[in-house]
Amino acid sequence: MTAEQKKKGYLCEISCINEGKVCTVRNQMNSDRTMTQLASTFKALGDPTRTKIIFALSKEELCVCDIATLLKVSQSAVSHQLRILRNMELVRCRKEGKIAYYSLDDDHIKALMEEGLRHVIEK
Amino acid sequence: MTAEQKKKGYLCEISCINEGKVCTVRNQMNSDRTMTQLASTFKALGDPTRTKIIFALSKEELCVCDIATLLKVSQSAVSHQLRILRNMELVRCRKEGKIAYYSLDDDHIKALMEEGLRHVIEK
DNA sequence: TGATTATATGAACATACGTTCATATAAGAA
DNA sequence: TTCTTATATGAACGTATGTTCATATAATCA
Repeated sequence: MTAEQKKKGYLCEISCINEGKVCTVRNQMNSDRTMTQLASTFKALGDPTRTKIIFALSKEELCVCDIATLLKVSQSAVSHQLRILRNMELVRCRKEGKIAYYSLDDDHIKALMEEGLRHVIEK
Repeated sequence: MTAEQKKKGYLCEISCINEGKVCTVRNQMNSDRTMTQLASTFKALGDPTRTKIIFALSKEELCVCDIATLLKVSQSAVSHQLRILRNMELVRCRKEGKIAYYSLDDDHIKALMEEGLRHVIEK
């Protein structure tokens, strides 16, 4: 491999300074699939509208228009974001006539919010 | 306000079904600034490369090229992502000669990772 | 000194994202 | 049935994001 290729950052040329530590971590690392799902979960929480929706639902079960009122966001925007949260299984939906009531899907979500808030408030 | 304006979703026309609950949540809601910072924190964790970096650093202090080797990602990509994590105060940097060692900035980050992993693994 | 090594960063690119707008669906009221 | 209300969703739009490439900086080595 030439110096030119090296300069271009070919992956196999990256040197590793602390091989032991890298090995240790590699053995503890979860599957790529798990880590990607974890990233997706954080990403789903990583938009201000969705963060507020999750926070709100950690306090009360609410319908779409309640959330829209609370957050001062359009019904459509809320609905789109709820779909993302539903697909990620962060929230669940209960229909009562034409009204859709949303709540958190499991307790880890609330715990995540609380841990995250503690971090932010401490800074 | 006309039916036409209503149809267009003007914010002030959004009806609220459970006013009491909305009030309750509003009183508990953190400031917009805090919620936005919380969203930014989750967002920073919400990319597969960064998630893996944070996980790795929760196990060992590592330098840039160690991380690049571990994740099979270019040095440049790692460096860019580390800057984002540094700016968010999720990781800190310690220089030893020309080598930059990174570690988690505080314990909440590790707790977030663990809580998130528990959620993902349970699903 | 000049070469090498570890890291940082700006520009460019393709892709992904969040909102709005228009409209669809479906339940309830008149 | 027709009108209204609550929600869902596709398309379009501008913006943001993550990587690569090229290069800069700064420490160490020969």
